[in-house]
Amino acid sequence: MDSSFAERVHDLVAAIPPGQALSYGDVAEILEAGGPRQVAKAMAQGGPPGNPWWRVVRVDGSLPPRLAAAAVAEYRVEGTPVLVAQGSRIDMRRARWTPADAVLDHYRRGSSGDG
DNA sequence: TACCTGACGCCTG
DNA sequence: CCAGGCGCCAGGT
Repeated sequence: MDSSFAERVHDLVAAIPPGQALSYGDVAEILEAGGPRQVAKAMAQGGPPGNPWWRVVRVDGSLPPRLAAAAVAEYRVEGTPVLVAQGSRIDMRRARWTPADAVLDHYRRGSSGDG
């Protein structure tokens, strides 16, 4: 589809299961497009209402201070593994989402996206 | 067309 | 671990 880069980002973000997360770089790799900065830019656009933006974090599991408080609240309700001693950053070793091959194929660029 | 921004990521010292 | 530098590339103006 002609969906914009940002739309693909938001679409993938919406597919991240509760309690799990992806880094900005992970998102770019899965989409096979752009890079972490571009993903960040897309996230900054806000995305659709209800979008679980807190499931996309820095590669070290952290988020900017302005977003951290709200994100941590979500992690508590979702049971996302966090490193409390490290400033409540997500424990990416445990929380990183590994999409199934079918999912990867669905989000790659060029994917027809029949659904 | 050129220039600027951006919720990043990796390397170097 | 901390700081500084630079690459990355999709929009918007």
